[in-house]
Amino acid sequence: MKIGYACLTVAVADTDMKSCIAKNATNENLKSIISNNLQSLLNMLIYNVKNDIKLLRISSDLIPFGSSSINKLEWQHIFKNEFEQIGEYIRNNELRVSMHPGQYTVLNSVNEQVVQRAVDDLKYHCDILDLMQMDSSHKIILHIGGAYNNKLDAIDRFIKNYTALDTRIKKRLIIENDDKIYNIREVLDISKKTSIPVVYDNLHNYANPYDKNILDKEWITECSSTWKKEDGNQKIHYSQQDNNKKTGSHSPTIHINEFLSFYNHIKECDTDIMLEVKDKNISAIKCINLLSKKKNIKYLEQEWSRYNYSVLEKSHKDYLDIRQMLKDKSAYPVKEFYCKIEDVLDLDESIPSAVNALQHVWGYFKNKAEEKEKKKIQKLMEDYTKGLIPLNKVKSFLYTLTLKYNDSYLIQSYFFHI
DNA sequence: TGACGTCAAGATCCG
DNA sequence: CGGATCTTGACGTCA
Repeated sequence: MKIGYACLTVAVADTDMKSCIAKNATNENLKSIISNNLQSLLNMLIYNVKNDIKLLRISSDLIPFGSSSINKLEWQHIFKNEFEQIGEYIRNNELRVSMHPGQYTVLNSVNEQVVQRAVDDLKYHCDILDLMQMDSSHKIILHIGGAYNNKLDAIDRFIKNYTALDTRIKKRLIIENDDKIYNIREVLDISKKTSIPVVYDNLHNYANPYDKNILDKEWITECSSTWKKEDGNQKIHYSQQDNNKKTGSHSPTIHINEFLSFYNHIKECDTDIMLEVKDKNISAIKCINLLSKKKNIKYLEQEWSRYNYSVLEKSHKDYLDIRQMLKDKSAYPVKEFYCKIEDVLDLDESIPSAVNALQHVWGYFKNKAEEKEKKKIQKLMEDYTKGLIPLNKVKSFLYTLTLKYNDSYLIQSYFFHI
C-alpha cells in the first residue's frame, strides 16, 4: 500500500511550480519556467523518497499551457533528457505517479471544441508520463463531466469519446465519482461498459452519494474488480470534510483518529491512497508514520523538529509534555503524538505563548541579523504584544529571514505554514 | 453573469 | 524601492 499527496508540497525547499499568464508565454519564458518545474518535480520526488512517500500526483501545471496552442515550444524534445531522468528516478525508487486534469477538462461536453480541447489535454498529460517512460500503472484520472439535463446522453457521449481516444491514453485513463454530478454507482456502470478502472473518492461519495447506507468498504471492494493486472494496485482518493466549510471541502489536515478508523475499515482492500488535503505532504507523512511497520522513534523525533515551534506557539506546557512523550527511545507513541499535536494546534492563540515561540525562532538570527532587522523584529514583537498587528505579520518576517539566511532547520519547519 | 476551485502571477498599495 | 496585500487568470458548467 502506498500513500501520497497531490501536486505540491508545504515547507519543502525548491519544489515550487512556476507559471505565467497567456500574454507572457514567450518561448524564452516558457523554457525557463519548464526547466524550473522539472527540477522542482525531481526535488519533490527526492524529498518523497527521503520521507517514504511512494505516491505522488504530478501537477498539471508542470508545462504551462501544455495542451494549448499558446505554448509553441517543442518542450517534448527540448526536455527529453530531463523527463527520462525523472522517470528513471521514479522507477529506481519504486514510486508511483499519476496526473489529474481538473474539472475543466470535459470529455463529454456538448460542445465539440470543448471535447477537442479535452482530448488535447489528455494527450498532454499522457505525453508527460510517456516521456518519462512510465508503464500503464501510472495513471491519468478524469471526471466524467457535465450532465446537460440528460445524463443518459451525457454518459453515452463520454463512452463514445472515450472509445475514440488513442490506445496510449486509454490504457492510462481511470475515472472517479465526483461531488456533484456522477455518483459512484454511475461511474461503476460506465466502467462496466468501458472496462475503465474506477477510483473511489470517499468525500465525493459523502457529498454525492448513491446510497448513504452503503459503506466505503463495499464500494472499494466493487471498484477493485475494475482494476486489471496492468493497471497496478487499486487506488482510492481519501479526504476529510472541513467542518467550517461547505460539504465536500477538503480539511486543512488529515485527522489521525478519523483516518485510522477508515483505514481499519478498509485495510484488507490494500489500496493505494491518494490524500486530498490542504497540508499535502505533512498529512502524508503523518499517515505513513501511523501505519509504518518500522516503528522507530527517530521518525517521530524528525516530525517533532518540524512541529515543535507550532506547538510552542500555542502552549509551553504541551511542548514539554510532548518532549516527555518522546523520551523513551524504545517506544513508538505515534497515535498519542499526532493526536496531541492536533489538539494543541487547535487551541486559541495565546499572545504570551506565541511571543515565546517567536523569540525562540528569532534566536536563530539574532547574532547574524543586520541592525535594521533587529530593529524591525523588535518593533513587530512589541506591536504584536500590544495587539496592534496579527501574529502572521511577525511570522512572515521571520520566514523571510529564514530564506535569506537559508537556515536548514527552520526551512523544514512547519511553523511558517500551518 | 457570477459562483464554483485552485494556485501563483500580476497589479497595486504602502511606508 | 522592497515588501505586503489585493486582484486576476485559466478552465467549463450551471443557476
